[in-house]
Amino acid sequence: MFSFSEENYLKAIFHLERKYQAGVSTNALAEEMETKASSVTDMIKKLSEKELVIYKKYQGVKLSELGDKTAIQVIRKHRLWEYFLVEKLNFNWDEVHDIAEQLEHIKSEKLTQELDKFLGFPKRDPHGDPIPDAEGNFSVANKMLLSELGKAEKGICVGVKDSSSEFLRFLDKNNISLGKEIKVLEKEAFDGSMLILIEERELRISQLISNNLYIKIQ
Amino acid sequence: MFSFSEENYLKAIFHLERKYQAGVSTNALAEEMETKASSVTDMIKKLSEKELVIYKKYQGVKLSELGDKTAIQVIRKHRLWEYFLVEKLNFNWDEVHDIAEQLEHIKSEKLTQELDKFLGFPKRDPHGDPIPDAEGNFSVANKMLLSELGKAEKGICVGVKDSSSEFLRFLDKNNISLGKEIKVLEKEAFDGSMLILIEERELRISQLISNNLYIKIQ
DNA sequence: ACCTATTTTTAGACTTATCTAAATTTATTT
DNA sequence: AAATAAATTTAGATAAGTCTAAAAATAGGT
Ligand SMILES: [Mn+2]
Ligand SMILES: [Mn+2]
Ligand SMILES: [Mn+2]
Ligand SMILES: [Mn+2]
Repeated sequence: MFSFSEENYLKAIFHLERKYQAGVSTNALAEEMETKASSVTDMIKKLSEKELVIYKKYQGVKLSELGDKTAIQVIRKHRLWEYFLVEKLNFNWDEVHDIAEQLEHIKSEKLTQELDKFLGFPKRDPHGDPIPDAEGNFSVANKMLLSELGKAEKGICVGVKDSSSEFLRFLDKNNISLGKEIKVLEKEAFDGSMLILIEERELRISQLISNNLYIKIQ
Repeated sequence: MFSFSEENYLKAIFHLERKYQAGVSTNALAEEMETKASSVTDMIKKLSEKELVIYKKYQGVKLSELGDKTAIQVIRKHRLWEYFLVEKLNFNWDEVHDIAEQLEHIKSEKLTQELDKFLGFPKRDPHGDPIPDAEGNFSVANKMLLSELGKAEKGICVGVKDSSSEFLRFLDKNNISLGKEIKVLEKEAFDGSMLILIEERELRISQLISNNLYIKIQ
């Protein structure tokens, strides 16, 4: 089917399309893939020949229907494996991403379906991201960033924007995890920091933190 | 660490060493890997530079201690994943090999250990082959081929030599599976076929079959 | 010991995915 | 509108893993 590299590019384009609906630029892709712009151009040409992306020179890329479908299947596998690692193999949520980066490329439709069934058809991965079903459908939750909340408002923690080990371990250390309620007690206009209430604890967090925590308001 | 291709070569050399203790020939490896002898020579040189094999031109290869250890770890992962697929994801024993060929290359020590623990530290894979433990130790069962049994002798089916889908499905169709007792009722000298008794059923099997079924005598 | 067949290695080429450096196109500023 | 800056593509190179065809080494048979 497709190579690891091709699948990784499709996934990257998929994610970047949310931010750049008009088309994903070569440089944006290069940064996301941690590679050089010239390498991106080469790969885009190949993806274009395989009809996975729509590409016109100097105009950026978009996923074709096939590219979109393929990207979603890779993301489905990535998130199912992350769920498996956390729920069945006792991994912490900060340890699973790199292993899922490998597992997402295993080619077997049946494996994916059986894994999904074995896990009980989970709807969200350990970081709160939706897991597409076999048909590629997934619900986009109406979440917002904690930083968007005003004083005295509250919400339930439902996901992370930054899912780096560093950030996740910071959250662990401060006992912040998905499902918990957070109330904004104070908001400092000067630096954007806020004082929050979580499980009867008061905690001061910087804007960098509140900018990377998704919450849902009731 | 090592590439998929390097790991596959190490595994192939490991298996062939059981048959050719004096050293594995280039041609034997080429056949096992379904590739050309010239490609094998190229790869052997690379493995030799990485000190994974002992190689002298025209003399065949042997695994070094490091190569042996590495091969066993790949085999450990292969067999653990096969066990997982059969025991947890409802795969049949004839469907797991190709997927395990992919999964065996996933790099994560912790994943392997946790998977092993999750599965309850199984000792044998679905085809009766031993699963090496974390240190690379595994027990070589004192099994023999069914074809070596004489008339009126019996044994318990403990493994398959040929683990192709075709053979395994043949066994399924005839209700032959690991753990069952087989007694030789008759042995035909002319073509090596035998009449066996398995679960009160009488069955005539060709020598090709009895040559690929391992049994253990009590 | 020599000739021949077989095995193994070497030489040179190809593909995939990447890179650097240079050329080209597009965007921005004066 | 021209000049400059930034983004993008092209040209040419490299490494991994494979191939075909040719050369070299080994093994067998007389
Ligand atoms: Mn992830
Ligand atoms: Mn990946
Ligand atoms: Mn197998
Ligand atoms: Mn393999």
